[in-house]
Amino acid sequence: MDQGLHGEVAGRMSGIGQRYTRGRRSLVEVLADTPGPLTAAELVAASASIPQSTVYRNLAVLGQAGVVHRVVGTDEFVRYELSEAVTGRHHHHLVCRRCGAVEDFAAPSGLERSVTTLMDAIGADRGFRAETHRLDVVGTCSGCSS
Amino acid sequence: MDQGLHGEVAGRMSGIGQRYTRGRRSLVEVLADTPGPLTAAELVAASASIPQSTVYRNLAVLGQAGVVHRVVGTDEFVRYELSEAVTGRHHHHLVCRRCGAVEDFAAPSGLERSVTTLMDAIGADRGFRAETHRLDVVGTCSGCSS
DNA sequence: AACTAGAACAGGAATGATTCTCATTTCAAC
DNA sequence: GTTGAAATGAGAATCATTCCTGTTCTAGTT
Repeated sequence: MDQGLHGEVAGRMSGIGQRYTRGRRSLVEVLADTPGPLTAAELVAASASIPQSTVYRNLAVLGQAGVVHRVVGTDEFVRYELSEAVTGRHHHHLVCRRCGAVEDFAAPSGLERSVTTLMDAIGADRGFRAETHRLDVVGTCSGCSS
Repeated sequence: MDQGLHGEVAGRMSGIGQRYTRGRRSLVEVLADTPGPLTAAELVAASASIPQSTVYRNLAVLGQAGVVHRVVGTDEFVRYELSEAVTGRHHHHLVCRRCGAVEDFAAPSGLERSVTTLMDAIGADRGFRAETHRLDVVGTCSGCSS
């Protein structure tokens, strides 16, 4: 398990005046162990003994700390993952329009550079302060194309 | 106003055994006249006299026909726009994380080509049938960065 | 080791965008 | 102009998410 992860998270939590409690740590561990974003329901199921209301509340707090962020796919559920600032891994998502599953993937660095250039240009052209980007590839996952 | 638009939509509707009624046409017109996706509430407000339940139901039907599609931003509202198949204009979105506003923009064709190449590669690598992509630039719009 | 004040928690109720229901109205074809 | 199916209108229902409230835990102090 990544030793620096909890230190980084603890620092961000205390930075906004919040404690890094056992329950919050357990959420972060589940997210760190999963290779893709999870729905709130999946997190509730995975963290037996943490009630739903606490899971939601802590996801909100972790979100304010910049530890966790929300991923929207094509279904009605919001998904959560550790933020790039914490994992150090910039990535994008494969979204299945059938079952709603979301999986991570990394884009080639050339493409990322093109996107960065585009973001700068948009700032200049439109007065929009571009901060980040989302690139989702939408289609049908291997499980659903049977 | 685009004369071919309604013909195209009518064809798609009858293709799935649905009528292209006055109310549905009025929704399509509002969407065609607006340079960006609209929330359901905005559509209800813009189409005075069409009740909310009908707006939602017709958006769902137009979605099945491939005429309209859903856009998710950063706030809790789903937005709707005419699909690329109907407008012929491939584009992406600028999303303000402050106010949630969504605006269209076109990416340079070189970037689009890189994304297409990437989508093909993903199909080969992972068995994911890539059908389309979403590229959103997230930041702060000019109105919100005062 | 107990005290205390504030934070976090547990459980359940409330919220609100979206979807569903069903009685009524419209439409298209005969 | 009748008829049967589809669309509409109004409101109720759904359900992921958020809020509320009383209780429990924690960190810092003596």
